[in-house]
Order: sequence, then C-alpha cells, then structure tokens
Amino acid sequence: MLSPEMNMKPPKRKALEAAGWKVGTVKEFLNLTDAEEAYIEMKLSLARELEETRKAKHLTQKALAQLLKTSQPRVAMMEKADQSVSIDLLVRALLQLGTHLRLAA
Amino acid sequence: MLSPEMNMKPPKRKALEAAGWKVGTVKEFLNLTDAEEAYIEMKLSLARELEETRKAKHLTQKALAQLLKTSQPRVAMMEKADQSVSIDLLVRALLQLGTHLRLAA
DNA sequence: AGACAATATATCAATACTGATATATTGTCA
DNA sequence: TGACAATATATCAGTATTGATATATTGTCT
Repeated sequence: MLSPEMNMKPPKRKALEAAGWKVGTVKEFLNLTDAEEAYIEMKLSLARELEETRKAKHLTQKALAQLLKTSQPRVAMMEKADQSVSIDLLVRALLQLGTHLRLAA
Repeated sequence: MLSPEMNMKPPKRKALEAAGWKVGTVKEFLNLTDAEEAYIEMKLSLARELEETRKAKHLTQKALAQLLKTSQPRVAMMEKADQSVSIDLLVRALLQLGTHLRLAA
C-alpha cells in the first residue's frame, strides 16, 4: 500500500480535518509528478486486470504461475503491482493469457 | 525476456524471394507466438508514438534526451524499439512528455 | 480447535535494463 | 566537395527486474 490516507473514505477525512489534520492526496504526500502518478495508475490497472482474468479462468496463483512459467510469489507481487514488477511483466502475462491489450495515445 | 529467436534481426525477405526462396511471414520464420507478436507490436507503436511526439515538438534526439534525463543514443534505441528498451521505458518517456496513454483491455 | 489450500512476504543469485561514452553513419547546406 | 548537425551503432558498468526458495499469514473447511 502506498499510504494509509489512500483508502480513507470522505467521512474519516472530514473527521481528521475537524481535528486539525491537513490531509492531502497520496500524490501530494509522496510528491509524485503527474507522470509518476500516471505510471503507477497504469500498473495498478494492469495488475487488477491480471487478477480478474485469473479469477475468471478459475485459476489459483500457483496454476497461473505454471502457465506463465514463473512462481506463485511472483504472481502475488504482480497482482499487487509491487515495485519490483515492471509494466513489461504485467503486459506479457496478460498477452499470454490471451487478453487483447491496447496501450496507446 | 522473449524467446531467443526474437533477438534475430528481420531477414531480408525480398532478397530471399529474389533468390528463389519461398518464405512466410516474419512471425512464422521466427516462430513467434501470438503473445510475442503482440508484445513487439505494442513496443513498436509506442516507439512510433515517441518519435512522432518528439518531432511534433520540434526536438532533436539530443534535446529530448536532456528532457528525459538520458542520452541521445538511448533515445535512438527507444525510437527503434530496440530489444534493450523496455515498454516501461517507452511508457515513462511518453508520460513525461505529457502524452495521455490509454489502456484498453 | 486442527488440517489443508491459497495467498503473502522476505531474500537472493542470475539476468535484463539503463545511462553513459566513444565512435560511426547519414543528412543538409553552402 | 567540406563542414557541421543529427541520428545510429557498439560497448560496458551500475542498477533494476526476475524467478526461485523458504517461510509466514490468511482463508476454508470439518
């Protein structure tokens, strides 16, 4: 997870602000540029797509790992869009699953 | 990494045919899977997008390299979708240029 | 509760990617 | 043609990513 504030629902946020806390966005908190934010969001989208696709095919992480010729722990990292996972890896995994991906301007 | 055959440079199809060879598609010749082919095409389209964007902004490779904090030779490789260039690098470059990349699954 | 399957986390050696440098080639214009 | 700008190619050290292993945690049963 990037930071606790990320999952904060509006009510909680209001409460914090009432208590004197200044709560900004995760992006502000981490000093992310627009490009960095877009990159992370793209990775998160791919990760979610991978997990959804796996579940739609009724595969465990272990079974998917065998299909992709990698390990269950790496699949877990992929689905969490871990920092150690590249967009390349996610894209290749989805393409191997037959997903018709389009990544364009 | 993709299969080893993918590192092969595209054969000169015309030359082969002129010499009497019957050849199929590059994909067949290199034994590319659908996934490998899709991966390459995605990289190529990102590379083209980068070059077009650079030219639209009237930048030389050297100038773009400075913007991206890399070198002119690397920009040349990126625009050629060289095997040493990842989709990650291309995506980050485009995002830094303000390109709004869309991901369609 | 215990037993088992599924998922998550930590670590690390091997490999792949990246930026940089040097150099070569190509393109343009006087 | 020569001089110069732009682009391309080769190489390599530093870094990041990858697959694997071991282990821990979580979830789902009876």
